[in-house]
Amino acid sequence: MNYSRQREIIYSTLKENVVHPTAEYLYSVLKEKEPNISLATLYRNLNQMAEKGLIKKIDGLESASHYDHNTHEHYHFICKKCKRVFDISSDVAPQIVVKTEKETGFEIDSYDIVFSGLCKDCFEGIKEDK
Amino acid sequence: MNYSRQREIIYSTLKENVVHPTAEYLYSVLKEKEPNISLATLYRNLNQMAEKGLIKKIDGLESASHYDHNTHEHYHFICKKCKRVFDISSDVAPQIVVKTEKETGFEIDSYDIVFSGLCKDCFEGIKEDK
DNA sequence: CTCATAATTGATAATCATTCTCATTTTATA
DNA sequence: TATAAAATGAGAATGATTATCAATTATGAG
Repeated sequence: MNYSRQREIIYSTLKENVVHPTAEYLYSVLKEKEPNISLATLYRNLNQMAEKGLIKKIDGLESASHYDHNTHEHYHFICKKCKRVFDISSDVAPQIVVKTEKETGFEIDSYDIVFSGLCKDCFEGIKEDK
Repeated sequence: MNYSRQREIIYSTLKENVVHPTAEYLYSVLKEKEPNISLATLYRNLNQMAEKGLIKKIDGLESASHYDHNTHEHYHFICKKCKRVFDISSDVAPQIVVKTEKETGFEIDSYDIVFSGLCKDCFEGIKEDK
């Protein structure tokens, strides 16, 4: 993997943003720093970095994938109402992997947990913006 | 929800198939029993039935969604090599929900766990067909 | 430093899965 | 049985992502 300015900017933008952006949202932010960047370049680099384990691709949230610079063991919660994505940490989860591997004989190299429901704000009726 | 022959056939076809088909695959099977069925009808009904809880839509496996007639608590494993989807049952999983709800104050109404890796056959080098 | 090769880019076309539209048909019910 | 609501089939439209390809940029050997 050779150096590229675009990749650097994509990675740093993803890091600076606390959220879990979709490619589309990320693109709109990137355009400000790098007006000529192509959407294809963005997707290419997100896929590359996800493959190398530099970032994480989150599927199953919405029709579009979200991307996460946090590669530590954690999961996600999407609020059905405000559509915000929250990080969830769990120390129970790793047990599932060990147990499942033992029971099935499968080699699990990754897994993901996606929760959905209402976040605290929406649950309490305190509506916030998306 | 009114009765429709097409919905009945979609549901029974999904039940008869042990696998976790994509809409595309299901469509190819359906065509034999109901040659004039429209792809739109299939998607419409799959979504409807998933909403009613009659079936389950599985995302995060591949780019296309898979559908499952098994609505009992269980999870899925997709083999990176043969792409087959396996059921995984876990009694550890429910704990995660309780714990997460307590810690976050969120109202979790659904969650999904997707494992990926190599199934036993592929892991052992016994290559089988997709 | 300079060339050759490989990697990367931007622009845009193409693809894939899914949803939408709408005129027609079917179902439920008063 | 008439009527309203629900469902259908066909195909157009959409949204997200990937593929193509010529031009640009990075890298490494000499």
